[in-house]
Amino acid sequence: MPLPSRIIGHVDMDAFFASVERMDHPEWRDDPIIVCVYSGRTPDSGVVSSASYTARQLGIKAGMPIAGAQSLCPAGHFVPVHHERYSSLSGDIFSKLVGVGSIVEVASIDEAYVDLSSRVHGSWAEAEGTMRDFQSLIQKEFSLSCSVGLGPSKLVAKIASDFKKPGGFTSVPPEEVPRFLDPLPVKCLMGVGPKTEEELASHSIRTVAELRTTGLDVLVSSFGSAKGQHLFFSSRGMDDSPVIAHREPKQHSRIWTLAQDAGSYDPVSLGVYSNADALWEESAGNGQFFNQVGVVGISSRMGQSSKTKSLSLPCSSPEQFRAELDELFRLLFESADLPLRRIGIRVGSFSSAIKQRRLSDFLG
DNA sequence: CATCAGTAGATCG
DNA sequence: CTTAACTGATCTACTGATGG
Repeated sequence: MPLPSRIIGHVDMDAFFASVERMDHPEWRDDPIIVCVYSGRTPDSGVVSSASYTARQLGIKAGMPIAGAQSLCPAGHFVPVHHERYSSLSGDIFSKLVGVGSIVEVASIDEAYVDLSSRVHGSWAEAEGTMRDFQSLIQKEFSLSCSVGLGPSKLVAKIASDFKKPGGFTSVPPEEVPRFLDPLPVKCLMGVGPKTEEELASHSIRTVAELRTTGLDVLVSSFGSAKGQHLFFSSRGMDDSPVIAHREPKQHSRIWTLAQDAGSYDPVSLGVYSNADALWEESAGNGQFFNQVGVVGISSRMGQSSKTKSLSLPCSSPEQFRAELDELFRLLFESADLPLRRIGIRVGSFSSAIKQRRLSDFLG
């Protein structure tokens, strides 16, 4: 007997950062607001992190250079990100989701999934009512709008929440999944970005329907086994990944833009140390002892290179961490395309919970 | 072939 | 008139080596 179909909700805050800035600057009304990550290299170098809908109408999108956004919208309000502010609001908002369903997964600062199946006993009507109530609650209590999607899987729920924005509400019960997905562009699928979209287009695959009628063998031979299968099943709306309450990150990293391009390690080592200390706090400081250390560099011509080292024992002190980074950066500067414009550090391969407890007990 | 180490590539906001 | 502008964080696929 097949498992009963699940009912998953996906909540996506609309233009979250820009909406928060608008709330914090009521005099801006519906003026275009562009929230930016300033790299500090020049007064306006950096990229757009979030754009209000009036700014989006002018062609401004997340990820584009600030200079480009300024030329599209010279009169917009350009503000730096206030991450603490968004993060604390995000926590307040999504904690209200707990209680709506049995499990809540905060997927990012502005997105969360909720598994409603058991709470509504499989009733779509009840699930829809519950999520509409949640949507109004967020609007009322936070003056922020969100879009909501409902589907039998996380995959469909996420696409549904993106179907109509801002303030959208889209419910796709199991029997409507093919009709809903078929006309959509392949770009709507998770994991399909510009590169995959272009590769699919070269096979004349532009919609989910076209993807769905493509053989598994064709997809695997163009995209490899893992990605090919993922595309095959995604086009059918098939996704049995569970809503997970707490996902442990597999790695932590810091990457930053240098004030000046670097042709050697020495001029940037102090910056590495201060980022290393912050990353040490974020990982080992929270009991996540790491067995892998990596560094990365992005050259002034945007080429990327990296070095990684696996440790036989977890890194046990910030001093050792600095020393490992020194070693890796020396190697990187010998092999990379110089000079470097941006550099970064990364830790990963965290020890298991049991090892963590033993090691942290040992270290006091 | 299952796993690991190291690297580049891709995605998302 | 056309072009270029360009962060920060995370995850995953691919490749080659190694051991059962």
